[in-house]
Amino acid sequence: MNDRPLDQARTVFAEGMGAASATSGVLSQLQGRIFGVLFLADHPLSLDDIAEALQISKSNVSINIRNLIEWHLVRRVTVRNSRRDHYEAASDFWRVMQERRFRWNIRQVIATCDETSRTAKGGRGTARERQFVDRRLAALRTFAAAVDAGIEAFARGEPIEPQRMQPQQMQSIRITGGGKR
Amino acid sequence: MNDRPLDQARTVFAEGMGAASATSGVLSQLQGRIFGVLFLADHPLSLDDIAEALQISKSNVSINIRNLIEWHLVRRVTVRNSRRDHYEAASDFWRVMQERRFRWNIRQVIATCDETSRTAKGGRGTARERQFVDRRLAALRTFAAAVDAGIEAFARGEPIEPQRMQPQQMQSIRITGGGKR
DNA sequence: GCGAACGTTCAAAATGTTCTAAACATTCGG
DNA sequence: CCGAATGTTTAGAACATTTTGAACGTTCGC
Repeated sequence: MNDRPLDQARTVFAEGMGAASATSGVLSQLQGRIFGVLFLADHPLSLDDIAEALQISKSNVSINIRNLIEWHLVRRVTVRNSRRDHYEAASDFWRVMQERRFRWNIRQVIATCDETSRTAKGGRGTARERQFVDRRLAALRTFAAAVDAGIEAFARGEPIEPQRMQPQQMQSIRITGGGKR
Repeated sequence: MNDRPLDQARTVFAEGMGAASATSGVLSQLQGRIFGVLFLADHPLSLDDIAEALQISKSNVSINIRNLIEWHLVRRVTVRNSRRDHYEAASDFWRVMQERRFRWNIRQVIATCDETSRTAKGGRGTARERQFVDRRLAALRTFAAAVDAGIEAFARGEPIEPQRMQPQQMQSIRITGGGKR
């Protein structure tokens, strides 16, 4: 034990994952670092182990590890002869990707398109105006649905047929860029 | 003009996009709302138009629209008979997806794996320890590279062959979950 | 060149997030 | 039951981000 290059590598990794996580929108920097520590640990670690490794308070680990568990990136495990909770990083990312939460953002976009369409119904604007809004909403919805389906298939390891995505359909609604005032 | 249901729909949409953006990691809530306003506008809007629509200061729009332009989600256009800059939302999301910046996060993970591997070289830990770290890093790197390639292919509308992803490879390095102390 | 119309930058206030130590709650061996 | 060991909550401090009006610089019609 006490291997400098290996420990140094673990630090590099934890910091790198922290940096990547900070801009991911899913994990905070600290959550990324916690994951980094766990991912390169060859046995489950306790809250105190993690706090020690990252030089932060135990309560901070307690709060932040929750989100990692919610995302199924970390799981709580029990260790013989220890009353402490221990944690280990998930390594089957394909399964993590299949989790509903992963696609929550995209579904939010789809839901917004649907709600907006419903709200727009009954508007007495010009037919042209109505049509424009309807087309835009439909286009965004189609795109988001394709991404959602793509992730689904990807996570399952299934092939993705591009013709279902219809990327060219978007072009027809490019706005004309007309005159204001 | 002045169509209640349509205007209401635009508000619903802007707020929805704001909510979705807030947790995206890519855009802030306000940036999402700005995009929402532009996406359902059938002509380019000026800074003041946007500020008015969202009831925020013009400087705030100026600062935040920059990020939307960087992501190619909004472009600046000129409008005849107006000295003001005007902006319109992009609607060809497939092209937006192909932009390098979209995959920046994933590349960061790959780079971290590589850097960590380099750092770990020369460690004098047990062969078992070394092997564990090497395998974990390789597994994460493979996954991230597959996602990156998948996005690339998806954005181009090309089919994605699942066998290149090898999801099952990850299983072999599931950690044993052994005893500590 | 002048002045009005713009977009951008700036400094400060408002707001939101993260972090910690201490208090609290819970579990378990005895 | 008791007390030690442990996870969780909390209140407030430290820190970061967002927002704004004002100041600034630039452009363009005249």
